Amino acid sequence: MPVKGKSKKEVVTEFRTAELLEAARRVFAAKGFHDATVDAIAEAAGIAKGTVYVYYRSKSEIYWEALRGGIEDLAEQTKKSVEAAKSAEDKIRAFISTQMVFLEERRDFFKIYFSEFGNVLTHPAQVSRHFQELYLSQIRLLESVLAEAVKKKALGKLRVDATAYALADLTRAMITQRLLGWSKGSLREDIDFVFALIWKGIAHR
Amino acid sequence: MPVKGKSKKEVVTEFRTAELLEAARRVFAAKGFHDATVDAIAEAAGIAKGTVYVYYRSKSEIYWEALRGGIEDLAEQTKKSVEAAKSAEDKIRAFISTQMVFLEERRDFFKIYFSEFGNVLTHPAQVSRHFQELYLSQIRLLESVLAEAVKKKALGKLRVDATAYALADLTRAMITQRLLGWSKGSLREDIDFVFALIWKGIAHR
Amino acid sequence: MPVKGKSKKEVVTEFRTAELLEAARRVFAAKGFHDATVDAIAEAAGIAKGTVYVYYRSKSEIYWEALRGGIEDLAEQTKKSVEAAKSAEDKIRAFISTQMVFLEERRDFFKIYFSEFGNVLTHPAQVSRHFQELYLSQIRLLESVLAEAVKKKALGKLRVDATAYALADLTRAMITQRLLGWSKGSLREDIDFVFALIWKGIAHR
Amino acid sequence: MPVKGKSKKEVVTEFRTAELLEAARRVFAAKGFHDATVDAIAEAAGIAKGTVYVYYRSKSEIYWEALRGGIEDLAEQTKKSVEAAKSAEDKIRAFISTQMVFLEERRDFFKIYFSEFGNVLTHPAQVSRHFQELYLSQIRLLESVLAEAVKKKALGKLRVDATAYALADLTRAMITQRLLGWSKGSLREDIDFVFALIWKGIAHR
DNA sequence: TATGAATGAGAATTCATTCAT
DNA sequence: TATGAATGAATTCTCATTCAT
Repeated sequence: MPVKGKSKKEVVTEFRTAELLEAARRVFAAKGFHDATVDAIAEAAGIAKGTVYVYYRSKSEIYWEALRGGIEDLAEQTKKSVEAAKSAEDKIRAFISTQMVFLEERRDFFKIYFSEFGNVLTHPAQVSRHFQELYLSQIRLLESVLAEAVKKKALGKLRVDATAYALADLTRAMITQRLLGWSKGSLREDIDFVFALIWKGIAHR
Repeated sequence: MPVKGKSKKEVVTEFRTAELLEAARRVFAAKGFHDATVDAIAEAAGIAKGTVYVYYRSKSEIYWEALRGGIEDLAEQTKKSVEAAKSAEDKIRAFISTQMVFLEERRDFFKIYFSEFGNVLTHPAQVSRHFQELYLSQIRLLESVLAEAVKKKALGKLRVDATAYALADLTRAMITQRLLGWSKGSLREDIDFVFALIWKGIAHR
Repeated sequence: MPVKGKSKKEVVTEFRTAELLEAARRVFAAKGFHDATVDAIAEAAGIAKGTVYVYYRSKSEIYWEALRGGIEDLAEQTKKSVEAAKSAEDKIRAFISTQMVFLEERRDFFKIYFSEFGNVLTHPAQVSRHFQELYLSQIRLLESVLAEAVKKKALGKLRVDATAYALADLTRAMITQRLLGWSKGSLREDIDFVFALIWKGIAHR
Repeated sequence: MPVKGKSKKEVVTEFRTAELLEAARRVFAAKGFHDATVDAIAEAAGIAKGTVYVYYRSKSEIYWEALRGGIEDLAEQTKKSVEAAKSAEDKIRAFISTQMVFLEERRDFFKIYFSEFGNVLTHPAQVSRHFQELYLSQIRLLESVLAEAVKKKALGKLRVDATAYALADLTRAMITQRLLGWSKGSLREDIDFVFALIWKGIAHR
């Protein structure tokens, strides 16, 4: 009888859902939301279709959970490494490199994450609501870094919000190019490229 | 009796397809490819469902035509204004502003265009094949501008390919932010912002 | 103004319908009733789809006319040559050989004719009503030949009706085998084969 | 716990498919392939439309299975009784009577079977491929009987192939006449009629 | 008469979700 | 909890027929 922590049932549930979510990511990444069938996800997870509904209410819910889990991990790691860095320069570099390294390793998640951006304009409701919030929290992290730097005169006056978006977008775009095999640089070079472009782009003078 | 140009029939057909495509853009922009039904497109175009199939063989074909027409217009206008500009600086500014103005005016098209980027990683085949080619032709246009500038020492040495992607991505990202109402700047300010970021980012020193 | 015979209009109509029917036979023979589209028939006849409906009320009507015309020709020729023959033996041989020669030359018609037999059991209504009557008139012709021969003691007592069916069926079956390339005999040999089988099968002793 | 044989699931599946196939035969027999809807088949089987697709991939597959099952049963019974008979005469009689009795009892199957012959000329591909093979195996059975009889001088020289076709065709034609109510004879008389016609038709002298 | 664009009824098929075991 | 058979709503596409020109 567990004193604290999870009961056996909870542990099993957690294990099942983690496995299911990972399988779902594989399928969603390969097929996209619509072309991924619940059947395929169940098979990928090694369980029966009906079992999927024991853990999740709908296909959308699985999708969102698969997405959310990844985004939260990403946000957490990014936040941690950005906070660990001292200077604005280091914080920005930390943001870029943490995201690129993280997503390079979790390609299935990134494919879903990236494809969801495409839906932001067409499906502004549903899933995207939460998705936007999580995305915007990343933006706010960057904004605070930038605002702080401006305040400390480490950076000149600049549009904090637009710069934050630009930084996040460029980072994401670079990962995409890498996944598509369109980048000719190494991971290090690509990180440096994004950093240099932004840093020079916003530096004094 | 038309001496040159189109027969009456062709004019009607052209009119119908243009109207149909415009209606399709509205529906695809609002719903995305999968959630847009042929029924809804027909209704938006004010014709019967069966009539849609008189002009197009399948829903996919409509989608692709709606996309292609817009991309080609965009590419043409962009090319024209980039070529009309003299200096590298002006050419880059022309690229950014032409795209932003064009897409600001054709929001429905942009929504489809943008959402298609989301499929590049998950559906690398089908529609995306052509889509990628048209996209890459934009990139090549930028690359040649940049390469020329580097050759003429207007710009220092830089990763021409990565810079071209960055420029295209930042422009697109800025339009998205504007469409979402996330940008606080005017159109002019946003164009300037993107230009300045890139230009300073890649300038000598 | 034509005094007797057809007006110009009627001549044109007759020409058009004959051509249309021949085209229809080609298409129906190649595709079967359901898979033959009115579009394909019109195209084969070199006219527009709408024009088809100037001459016929429906696809079924075309089908039936294409069938009827052929059956009537067949019946007429068969009747003529059977009546021209003197003895029962010659009449039967005339029946077999006239049908085989006729159908060997009008394969498209035969394919439709033959396929319609397949519908006799499943679609006992519609087209088949008339079809059956025309078919049965062939049978009656044979029955009268056989009955006459029995009466004249040229043949012994036999089931006139069943024999007539058997004769018609065997003839038809032989043509089918020839069309499928399954027969190893010449046309002459095949005619002789059918005749011999039946004749010996029903002869005295 | 079933030691050997089928699991409960398999039994249910087998029962469902048998029921479904029987319902399909009823509908196909009444309407023909094209006019039979999956909806109608489902309703006849007392299940929902979607359930049909749990067991079969397509309407065509159901059709072919409904056909194949019957043909195989027919072929098996025919083969068994032909082989059980000693003399050529008895074997031929066994062929005729087995088929007539079998098909008299399974009218729905026979209607489909018979109508498929009509497609042999117009749709030589698809289903017909297999269909032809199964049909030809019947023919080969007869050919071997006839060839054997010729070898043993029980029959004079004759075209074995053409005779086999004739025998199969006459048998089938007689069943059709009976189903249409066109035959005036009893089942026994009709069997005798077909046998006598053929036997005398091919006998020595 | 001739045309062919427009129509819409109809059919096959898919798949998320439910539910009895 | 786990299963997978059953369901039926939803969707795409076809094509005979109509009708304005």
